[in-house]
Amino acid sequence: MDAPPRWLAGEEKAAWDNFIRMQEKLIGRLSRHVQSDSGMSASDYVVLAGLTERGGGRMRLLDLAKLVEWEKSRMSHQVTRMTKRGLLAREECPDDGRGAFIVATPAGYKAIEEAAGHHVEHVRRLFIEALTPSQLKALARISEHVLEHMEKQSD
Amino acid sequence: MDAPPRWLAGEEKAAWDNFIRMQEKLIGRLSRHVQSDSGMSASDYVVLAGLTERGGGRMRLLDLAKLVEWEKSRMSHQVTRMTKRGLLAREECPDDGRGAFIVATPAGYKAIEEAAGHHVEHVRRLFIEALTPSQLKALARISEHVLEHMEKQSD
DNA sequence: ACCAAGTGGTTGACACGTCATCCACACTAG
DNA sequence: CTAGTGTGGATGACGTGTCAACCACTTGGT
Repeated sequence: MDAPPRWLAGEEKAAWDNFIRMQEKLIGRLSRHVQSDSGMSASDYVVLAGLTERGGGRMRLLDLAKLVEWEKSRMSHQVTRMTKRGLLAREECPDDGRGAFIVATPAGYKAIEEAAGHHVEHVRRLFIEALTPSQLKALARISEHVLEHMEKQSD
Repeated sequence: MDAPPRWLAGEEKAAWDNFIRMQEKLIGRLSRHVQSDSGMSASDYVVLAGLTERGGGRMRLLDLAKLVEWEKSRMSHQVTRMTKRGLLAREECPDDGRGAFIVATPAGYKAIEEAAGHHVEHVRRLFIEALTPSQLKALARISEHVLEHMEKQSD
């Protein structure tokens, strides 16, 4: 017979439930804010931020996907949509006939530059300000632990 | 002239970045697990878990939506899809001509009962086990703080 | 030179979430 | 009773994410 599952209870359940509720509400609010004060989706924001801040505004599609930890097909779809909206453009890659460079258009630059300021303010207001410096530090370490723990496991 | 945005840096940036990365990876893995070992989506799981554990298997649509903190239209769509898959059924409400009761079918009960055990194991393996009891406690309190802080603000 | 395998990227089908709109019924004031 | 307002819920359009299949090009072995 199977061992019965050990349900979460007490402090474990409290930690899990609170974490899940918090994370959902926080992410939800932030993405609605990005949407309403810049007209971009949260995905648009992530892509443009990665491409311009860390990729110099021009990157190969798979590199960009790895940078923001997305699947390649998700990135490809997203780039297609953003291209239609004029935020990005595709360029051919001379070195590799299969490849494509993704570049931020002037409109794309303008969009994140305008959006980034608002976004950081919301992050401050909803998240940073809720916590003391030592709580922030604790959360940083806790998140790191969970990340490292997950990376040890294959699935 | 506008005040320049105060970018995140140091411990603030570390906390935010780590938190975001952790939360995305964790949620992503968990939902893929639910999908692959029960055939249900993460949304199916949430709905069935709420309905059966806290609603006795039979609830009004809006009550169910409030219970899991979803918008009514999201819930309505989800119920439609789950009804097609045989996990839920709609029943008319005698007291209120507009209303609808949502009930879990036998197949629905079977599905969460089977899925719940796996799910709690994954939560343990990926999350609980990564942290010490005192870290869990800290995270519970931190999440609570953020939640309370957000509830004070209107948007 | 050639073929197999790998890599970079696209595509289509489908499930999901959001927003705005709409509809039927309920409740209240007059 | 009836007009207006509120509430429970459904719906359609649209943007987004995932999976599996696919295609074109490159690379490495023989």
